[in-house]
Amino acid sequence: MSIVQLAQDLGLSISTVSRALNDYDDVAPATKARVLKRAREIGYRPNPGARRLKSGKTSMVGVILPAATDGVRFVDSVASSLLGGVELELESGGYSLIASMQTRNDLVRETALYENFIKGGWVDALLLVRTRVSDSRVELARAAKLPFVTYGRTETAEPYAWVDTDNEKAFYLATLRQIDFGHRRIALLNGPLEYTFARLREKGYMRALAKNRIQLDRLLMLNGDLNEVSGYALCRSLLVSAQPPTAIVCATDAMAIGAIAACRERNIEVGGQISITGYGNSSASAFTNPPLTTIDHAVFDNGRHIGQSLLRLLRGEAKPADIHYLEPVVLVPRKSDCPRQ
Amino acid sequence: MSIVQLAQDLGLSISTVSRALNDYDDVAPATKARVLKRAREIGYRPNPGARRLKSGKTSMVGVILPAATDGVRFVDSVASSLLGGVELELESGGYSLIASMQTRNDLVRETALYENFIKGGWVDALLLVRTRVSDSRVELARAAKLPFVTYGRTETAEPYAWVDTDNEKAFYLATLRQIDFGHRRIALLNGPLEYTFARLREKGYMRALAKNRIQLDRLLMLNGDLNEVSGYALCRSLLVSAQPPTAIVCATDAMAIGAIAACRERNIEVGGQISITGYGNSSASAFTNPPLTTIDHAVFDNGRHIGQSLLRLLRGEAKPADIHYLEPVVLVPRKSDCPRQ
DNA sequence: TTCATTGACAAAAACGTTTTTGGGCCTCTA
DNA sequence: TAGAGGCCCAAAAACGTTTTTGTCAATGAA
Repeated sequence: MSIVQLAQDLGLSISTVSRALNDYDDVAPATKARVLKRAREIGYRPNPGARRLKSGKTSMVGVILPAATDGVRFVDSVASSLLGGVELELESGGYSLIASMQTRNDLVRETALYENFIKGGWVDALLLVRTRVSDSRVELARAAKLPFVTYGRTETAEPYAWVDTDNEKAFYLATLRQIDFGHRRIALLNGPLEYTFARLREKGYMRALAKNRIQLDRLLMLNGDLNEVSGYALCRSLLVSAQPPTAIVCATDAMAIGAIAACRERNIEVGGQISITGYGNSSASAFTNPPLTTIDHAVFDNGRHIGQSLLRLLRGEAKPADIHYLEPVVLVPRKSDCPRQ
Repeated sequence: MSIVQLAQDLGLSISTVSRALNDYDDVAPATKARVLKRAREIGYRPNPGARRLKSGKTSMVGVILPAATDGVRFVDSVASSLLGGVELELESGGYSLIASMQTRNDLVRETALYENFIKGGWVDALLLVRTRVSDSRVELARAAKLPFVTYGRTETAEPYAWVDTDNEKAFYLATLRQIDFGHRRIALLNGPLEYTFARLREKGYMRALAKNRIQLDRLLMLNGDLNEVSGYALCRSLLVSAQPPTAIVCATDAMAIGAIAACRERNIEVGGQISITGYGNSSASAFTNPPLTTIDHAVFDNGRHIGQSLLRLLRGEAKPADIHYLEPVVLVPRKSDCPRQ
């Protein structure tokens, strides 16, 4: 079922068929149509290996899904929506997204994995997710001259293409809302500070406090995993401390769910005696008790922006420096936060 | 950085280098070692396109992640753990897992997607997830003579390789526990019956009832999406019905969380007035109010079994008919279910 | 001694495309 | 009518491997 047979079948040369298929403009429109039609009929598909060998292009964009801290779950619902959006756009541009996964979390293995992926010639472009403040993957991709887009920002000398949600704004808004509610002791349950998003959230939190001349209390700024267990543990430690907070803003809905459980355990009424907010507007967040005030950000749209950006980069329509997109966030008020008692 | 340069560098022929790299036994051990060493030093990586073109092997296993019913989220936490396990095993066998995604859910698009994936020669084997009772993907893979393993069973004439969790047992156990608690009107909030897992769960539910000579009430068997919204809506409809159930077994933890919210809304105490169970032992399930009684199944281990099975198939060490693995389940008792009042 | 066997390597032919180069034919202009 | 310039198409050379076939020396048996 090769191009040779198709050419013979059509009574044309191989090269003409190839060029018809690839939409070159020195083949007659009629011939082009005839080739396309026959190719469809005969069920011809160009051999990806051969195409790739000759042209050096794989027509694939790669992403490596990071291992979660528990070593098992590495795709969360955020990644799902995001990749859906990316795929949707790439598909329309003739590319497809392939995801590989990282099974371990240490930097040595990560570097080896990316080296292999990047230098192995598997993909034409890269999507880098869960960026760190200092992220070696960026240099790796740059060194290989592989176009890439990051989801989340990083610190690096050269300009690079990024798409991000407005993490800082999100936590500025959430914190401000607590301040407006009269809270002064507001805790931040954040992710590990090596990740840029955690830094930005911290920044938003601090900006809201500073704007209202509230003294920063480092004891109220805690970092941990982004899951329920961690949220529970951190909240618990806050509640038993000498001066517990009256409000807690959490880095994820999962953390908030854990925090709510910790409060319930101590008979502290969430949305009454204590104020708690999440982030992400997960499907569960509307069904917690009480329903969770959270931040909605359009992950799917972010994915679409990433896909479009990758396409522009691949087509040479844009330089990395041109691609910066900050997705707005919106606070979703529900019942888990409340005025200070 | 091709094999030609490596050969020149070593003063050997291309073929000898190639065969040394591929561990043929007609190249002297000393030469083999020398080639391997130099290849590493020089950072040589065989061009995947060329290798693929010549050998016809891609050394990749593919999986297509299904679109969720909402059209956006197509990877849930189950998929995450599962694929992690698969990847871990495949990696050790020199294969890698690539995931593509389905952005739309209709059968026509799905078939086109799989056709392209299967006949396009992208992968050496396939993992089929979220199997339906009647599943065209199986025939597609078989027709293309592509080795495949399904996660979940299906109805088909020929034997095929499958790995599954014991869905029937899970719901037999959950239902039996409610019966032992004295419940007689037990509802089943299930997924769409086109999926095999939903059929099997129904079967387990019905078996438990039959064993205890409890009359089946079709009005108590509801089907919907596997998320919170659906669980909420279905539970609500049950609560306002003429004869509400006293216990509800749910197909997922997310559905159970929705169901709990529906009960709370009507001031029905879950784990007191009404009994609710979930499935999946999700990270949130221990932190709901009350903590959710649920079914734990080792998804990651399932993934590892799948990976091993794929490897055996690819190496010709086993036939599809030899590969059947049913992962046991265990009930995790918490506080959301209770004796009948 | 002679001739087959074996061990270690080399030569060369693919694999199925893309792309460069080139050539024939027709039309148009001078 | 001759030459120029478009338009279509064909020939052929890659791309970097794998694999079949072949070569040559050393070894073994008869």
